[in-house]
Amino acid sequence: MNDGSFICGPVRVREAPREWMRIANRRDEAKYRAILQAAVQVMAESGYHHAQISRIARAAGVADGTVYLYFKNKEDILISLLRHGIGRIVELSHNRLAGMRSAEDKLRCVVELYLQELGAQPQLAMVTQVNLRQVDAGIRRQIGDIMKPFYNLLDDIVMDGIREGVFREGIQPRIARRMIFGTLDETVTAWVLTGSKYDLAKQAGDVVDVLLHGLCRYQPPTVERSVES
Amino acid sequence: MNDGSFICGPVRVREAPREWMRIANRRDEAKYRAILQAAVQVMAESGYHHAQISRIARAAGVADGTVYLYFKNKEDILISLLRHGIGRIVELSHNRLAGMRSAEDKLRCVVELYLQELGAQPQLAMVTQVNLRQVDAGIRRQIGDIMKPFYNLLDDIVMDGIREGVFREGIQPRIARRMIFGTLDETVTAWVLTGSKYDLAKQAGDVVDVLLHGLCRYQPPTVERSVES
Amino acid sequence: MNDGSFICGPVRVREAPREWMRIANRRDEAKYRAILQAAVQVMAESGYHHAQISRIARAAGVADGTVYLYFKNKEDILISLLRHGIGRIVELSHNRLAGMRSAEDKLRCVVELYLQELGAQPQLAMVTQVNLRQVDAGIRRQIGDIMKPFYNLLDDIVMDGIREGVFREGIQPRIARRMIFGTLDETVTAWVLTGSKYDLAKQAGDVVDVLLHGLCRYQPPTVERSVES
Amino acid sequence: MNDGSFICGPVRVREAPREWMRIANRRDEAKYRAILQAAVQVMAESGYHHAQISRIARAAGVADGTVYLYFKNKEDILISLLRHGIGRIVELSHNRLAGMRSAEDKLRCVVELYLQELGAQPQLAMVTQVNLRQVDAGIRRQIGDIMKPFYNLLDDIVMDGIREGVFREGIQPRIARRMIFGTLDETVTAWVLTGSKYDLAKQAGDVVDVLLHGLCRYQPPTVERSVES
DNA sequence: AATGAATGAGCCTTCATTCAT
DNA sequence: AATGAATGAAGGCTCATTCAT
Repeated sequence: MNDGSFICGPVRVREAPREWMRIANRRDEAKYRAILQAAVQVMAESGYHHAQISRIARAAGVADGTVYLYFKNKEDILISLLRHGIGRIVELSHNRLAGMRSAEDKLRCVVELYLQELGAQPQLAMVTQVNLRQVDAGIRRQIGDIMKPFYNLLDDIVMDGIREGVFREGIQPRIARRMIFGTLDETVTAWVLTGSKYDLAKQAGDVVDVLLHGLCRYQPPTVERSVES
Repeated sequence: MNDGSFICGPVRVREAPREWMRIANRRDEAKYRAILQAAVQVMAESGYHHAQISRIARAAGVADGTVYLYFKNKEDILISLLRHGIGRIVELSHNRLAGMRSAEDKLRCVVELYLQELGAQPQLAMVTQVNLRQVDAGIRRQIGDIMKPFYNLLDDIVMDGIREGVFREGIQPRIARRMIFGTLDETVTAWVLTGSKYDLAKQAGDVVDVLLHGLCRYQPPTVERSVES
Repeated sequence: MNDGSFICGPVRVREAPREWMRIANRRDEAKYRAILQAAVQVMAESGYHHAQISRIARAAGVADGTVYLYFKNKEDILISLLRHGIGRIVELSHNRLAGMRSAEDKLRCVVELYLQELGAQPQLAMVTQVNLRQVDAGIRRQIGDIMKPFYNLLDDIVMDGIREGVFREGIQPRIARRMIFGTLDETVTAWVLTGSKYDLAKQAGDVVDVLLHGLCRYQPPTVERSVES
Repeated sequence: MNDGSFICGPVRVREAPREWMRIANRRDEAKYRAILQAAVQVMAESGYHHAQISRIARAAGVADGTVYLYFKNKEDILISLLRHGIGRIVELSHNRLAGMRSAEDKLRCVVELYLQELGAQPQLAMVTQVNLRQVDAGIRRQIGDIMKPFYNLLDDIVMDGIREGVFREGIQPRIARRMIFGTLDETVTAWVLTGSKYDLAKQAGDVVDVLLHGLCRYQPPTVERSVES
């Protein structure tokens, strides 16, 4: 189903796809991928706002107008990139997590996967970490929708962990999930903004460690309780 | 020294401001603040790109040109907002942290402060969390410079904690710092994007807890795994 | 090769035009001419600085953006006008001068051509004589480059004349050339600024006469001065 | 009456001078001169359009608003510069020409004076030759008014010369005058635009020579007549 | 389906001028 | 008379999107 690239083929556009869109989608998948690939290149290099459609089209070897046969508009390209990138991570995660028992292992697996995937595609990382934020408020809802499967994945891991007794009962699942995602996000962003010079995947172990065990050295039972407001 | 607003008064512009800039900046502090305040309003409402200078000017009760007596350009307004917002948090943090001994207490203090400050100013939070990301690469360097004091603050807390023996020696300070900041960032962003409906500051306790102690329940030497999927 | 208008068709833009420029330039020559023609109208009427692109576009029957498919910017339009106007004169001059022997005849030919051409197109004359001077220093270099062929033409005539013995050996070629061009320039400018009411070309004879023979009556060796104040 | 500078003091502004203007004019002549001097500096350096009033004011050591106590507007400064520059040349010319008999000598005198004066003040030359052309059409009438005395001077010389029999009867006075002025203008402009590197005044002799005797070597009587249309 | 020339809305910034002090 | 902070009009240019071919 997947050729190894993060670009898995056209995804049905949601809001009222025009007639030709469905046709086009089926027509030439290679062209669809070429445009996405070109968009990653151009956007990573110049940023979302400076990535002109004409440059993307030229890089993809198609005419400007052709881009609009495959994508609703410029934002749609960006969104599609995110959808494919995150979609692939979620998909891979589900596959690998299938046979795992411990929430700890699952978390480790997801973190490794996330950092490996983005670490292997600096340009994609640049686009999702940096360019994605440059879009306007209206689109953020869509981003949320795309991220939701990944959030759910993390939520499930956290709640499983609590249920299993591996994770502490006192933690708030949503807050924990935000810690996990926020940490991943910040880790990747820092990596991207400093030039993607080191091996991102190598940080997975330390990241997981600090997520699992926190900052504190083990404190004797008396101090162990967290102070809630 | 401060009237309680996040806008603390003109900050000396760094890179070779035009001659009159320095004079004007000092001249009418009320006007400077009015423009910043208006910018927060307009940007929070419409986003950075759709926040026209003329609307900001009108909201501030000044002419368009007057904005440029106090700010170099549109980006400078955004940067100034961040500078004031983060600057205030860093300043307050330094004051409060002065008498604290435990790194744990310090972290708790900073987290509380951060969530309190942004929680009390949803519009500012919207601007810093969302609009700030909409700018181009060139400005990111400046943002980094502004955030650096805050990063340093966190770094110091982490390293103090390790030195004191309160935090685990095994943790990587930089990764730990990214966890802390990433968690705060994600927490505030989630709050902003869902409409700032709940009390952000109330989450400080849980956030600190999960940062300090991680996800895992303390595992006594003899591990008894809870077997359940 | 030429339809009689001073607008001879697109000229290849020199300094690294955007990719599409070269293509577009060749694509629709009628549109290119229409814009230039419109620019002459509007600039002659309102002057360079008050000639808004939108007015030129409207006069040419195209959208504002279309102007930028054919010209780099507003200055480029002005430069192109000069290039075409002077280019045509230089081209015609070369053709006509080909069979001429006497430098005197050549000069007469060029002067006639110059005054005929500009005399036949008062609006173009207005633009080259008046508007062209309104641009900033940066562009003046380009103007110099365009005028150079015409200067060279005059220089050649002068030096040929000296070599042939038709012109006096004592004259400084460069100064002579400045006299010729300065006289032409002033003649056309005066004509334009007084409303282009008389027939400019009719002055060619008198202009050539005074250039060739100067102000002084020939002084026979024995001078008899007419005494009168 | 003159301190050696081309700036001879305030000249009564023509069109409806406001009340305070007359007062100001008398009030502080030094300030008036300082502004003009500053304007020459700034305009020569940056061109008319880039010469901001605030920079001129600062260079003159006065406030922006003060400039408007001495000049109607920015164009008025430029016009005043021309008025003083040309006015001085006309005045000096009248003085020197008083005792001269021969039109030839008079012309030589005026040419020398013109090239000496502007040659001694490259900045003023830059302003009158280059910046002056950058103003809009409306002002050209005023420039004409200012130049008129100088034109009249040249006209008188030409007509005297013809009457005296020194100059040829066949020449058209107005065309001759345009040759003289056009040549001077072009000579000075070329000098300014190439960086004012050589001694302009030294060219006076050659310029006069070519103006007086034209390009042609003396032709025997049969060919001497100019061909009129 | 593909093209790519044409469209035109949109906006930041400058700076000559004013006027309250 | 002098100041200089405030004014606000004005327009060149970009580029995502369209649509005739």
